[in-house]
Amino acid sequence: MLFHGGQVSADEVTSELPELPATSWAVLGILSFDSELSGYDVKRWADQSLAFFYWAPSQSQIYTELRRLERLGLATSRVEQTHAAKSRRLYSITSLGRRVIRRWADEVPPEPVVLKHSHILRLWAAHNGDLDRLRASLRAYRDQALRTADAAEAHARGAQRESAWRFSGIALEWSERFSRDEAARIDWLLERLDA
Amino acid sequence: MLFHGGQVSADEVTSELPELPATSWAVLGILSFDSELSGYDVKRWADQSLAFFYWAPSQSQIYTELRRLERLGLATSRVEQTHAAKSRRLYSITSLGRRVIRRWADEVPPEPVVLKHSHILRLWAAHNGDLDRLRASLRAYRDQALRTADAAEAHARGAQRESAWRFSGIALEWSERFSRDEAARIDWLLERLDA
DNA sequence: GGGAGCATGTAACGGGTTACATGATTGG
DNA sequence: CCAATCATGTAACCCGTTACATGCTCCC
Repeated sequence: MLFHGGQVSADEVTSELPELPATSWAVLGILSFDSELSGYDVKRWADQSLAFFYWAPSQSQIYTELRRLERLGLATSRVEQTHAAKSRRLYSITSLGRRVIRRWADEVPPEPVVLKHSHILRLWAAHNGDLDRLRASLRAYRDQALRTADAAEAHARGAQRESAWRFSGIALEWSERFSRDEAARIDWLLERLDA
Repeated sequence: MLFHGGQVSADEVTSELPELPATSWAVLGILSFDSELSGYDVKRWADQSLAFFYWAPSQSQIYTELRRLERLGLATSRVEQTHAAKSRRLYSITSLGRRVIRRWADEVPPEPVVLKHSHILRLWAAHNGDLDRLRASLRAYRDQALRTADAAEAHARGAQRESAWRFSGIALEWSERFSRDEAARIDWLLERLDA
């Protein structure tokens, strides 16, 4: 067994990385931005950054992943002790976790990009439905994409201030562009449908 | 029970649509392009069109969906009888299936678009890894996106010839654009990383 | 003869979701 | 005081995947 929570020899570290589902890496990634975080915090982070280019895991899943990471020794937790009950379990990445995420970043080839575009699915099958409704639906989607772009832009500005978030800021800039391109592509599509 | 494979009254048809997973609708959509198809055919179709903007369900899943559609009365099947054994089950959409997919197209709001961009996830967490490796990985992805664009373009040209595929052709044109935009966005990203 | 493609199916597994349940704290 | 937010956790469920198994047909 590789990750048993105790000391890990250099040999073990250089051998194999654990095979983890994408969500695990994403959550470990959030923890890698330093600072202790509760499951609740992780959820908020995910909704405000990950969600733009990856996806937002459900609340229950996040707690599951945090427990998994701790079991593997990639994270530790302590219970915050304030005055009363208000239990809040704070997780942080371990040094093993840091080594492992570094190897993940450098060595594990990225999985294929997943796109499930329900609007294009409907366009593709548009011979079954009403074209005007489709157009209206596409226009609504375009407007929504622009709002998403604005949200990403706002978050990107927030990240800009701290140089530690440099890359996460750039990822959010990318997300903004993605959404604007997406909106422009819908405009193109609407014109194309009239031709 | 709404869909029991027998006669369905007008009242039942106007009441509720069955709640089906996205894959069901996608497979029913493939069947809606007329013609009888085997599970194997459906899989090829999915790989060559759906995969560009949605995703390619696994072979086993497709057979499962076809059985489900038949159970619900949205499709029927017959076994093709050639000389010898070589059994091949051909599915086709029923008139109930046509009515139901029409209502799906017109009435069921599209689910949110799913994007799981593993490359941006890595960028976002790039403080954990080596920047040059990331750049190389991004360049490889950009080249791959351009190849995908070429493939979509080729399929789009194929669809153009049959006016029945008009919308599926446009969906493929959209896919081509998507991939070219994606490549351009990666180029922007590479420059942005140098700044 | 043998490999590639055609064709279908089962079984195990797990990742992730929804729904439910509970309770503390804070602010209007 | 009540609603919203903070905070965590369990249980049921199922979609979809991988792996495995089988056998035909066509063509070199």
